[in-house]
Amino acid sequence: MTQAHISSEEEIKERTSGWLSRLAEQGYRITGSRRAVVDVLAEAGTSLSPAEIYEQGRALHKQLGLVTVYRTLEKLEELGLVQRVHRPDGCHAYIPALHGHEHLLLCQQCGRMEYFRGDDLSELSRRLEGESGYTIKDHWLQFFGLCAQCQ
Amino acid sequence: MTQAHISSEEEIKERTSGWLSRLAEQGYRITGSRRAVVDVLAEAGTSLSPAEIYEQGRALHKQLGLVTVYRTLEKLEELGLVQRVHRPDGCHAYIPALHGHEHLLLCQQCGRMEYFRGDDLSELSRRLEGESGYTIKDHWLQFFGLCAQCQ
DNA sequence: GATATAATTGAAAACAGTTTTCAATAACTG
DNA sequence: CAGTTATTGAAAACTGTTTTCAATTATATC
Ligand SMILES: [Mn+2]
Ligand SMILES: [Mn+2]
Ligand SMILES: [Zn+2]
Ligand SMILES: [Zn+2]
Repeated sequence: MTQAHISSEEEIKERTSGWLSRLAEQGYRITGSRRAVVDVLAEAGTSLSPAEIYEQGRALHKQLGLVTVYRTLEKLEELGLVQRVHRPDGCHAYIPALHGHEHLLLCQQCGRMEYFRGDDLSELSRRLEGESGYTIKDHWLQFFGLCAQCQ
Repeated sequence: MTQAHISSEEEIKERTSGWLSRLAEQGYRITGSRRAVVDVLAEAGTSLSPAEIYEQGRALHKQLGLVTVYRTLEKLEELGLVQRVHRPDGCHAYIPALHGHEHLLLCQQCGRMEYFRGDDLSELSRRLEGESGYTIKDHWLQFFGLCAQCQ
């Protein structure tokens, strides 16, 4: 059964502190700059490019440098806490990582983003394997449209 | 019904001359450089980055410049003859454009690429619309795996 | 709380992919 | 074939990303 989902305040708080403790656990120091990057991205309702994170992050920690944004994203990605997505416009952006088998639904207007689970492509996948001779390992699936506010 | 598909020699020839006449039709001149870019990409069995097209294109037309590769891709894309895809590694690449409702199946090992049609996501799409309040306009779907040769 | 140590920082420089500028060249028209 | 004008490649400029490095700061230890 499909299930679309937006993060609540509650979940965002937990996500933020979860990411920070995960960083600390790995021996990384918790600095104002890292906190800013984590805060911005953990509560993002849209995917954010490094430049966008930098811009928003400076509101929280004015001396934040773009270089540190990149470095922090790298670490968060290594720990599986965030992931890179491709935007239709071609630029790279980051989102809180999908858990297990989830996909994205994106608003073409405002960039708002929802996660969903419950897609079942196994039959299609099996048919394709038969016809093509490929062994299928993975798939990318993303839906685009207009969110309730934007229609 | 699903249908996977690799291009035959025949289709490649037609594609090449089709692209060239389409360019001519639009008033663009047919030059050695453009011919090289068209030849390389029209017969590609994998997606190709501008740098890769440049490299292969110089075998056909030695004075080809990378700038012209970009410029020719731009025109082919405007005419809907080629399209940009995102590679897992993050770099941009080009493929002969999908026609109508087609998607890609890509080999993770060698980059080989097949087109297929016949996916039906309408039910999933409808369920998502109901749950999320979005109006869904479009989807991206791509399968990854190992081709027959690479397993 | 003060101190020592090593990780982290931001600025500047370097780098990679892409686009713009420009004078020379070559494709099409008549 | 000659004239016109689009097209070319080289170099310069730009944008997104990574590396270098000396100064700063988080943490562990006292
Ligand atoms: Mn799926
Ligand atoms: Mn489809
Ligand atoms: Zn929206
Ligand atoms: Zn393969």
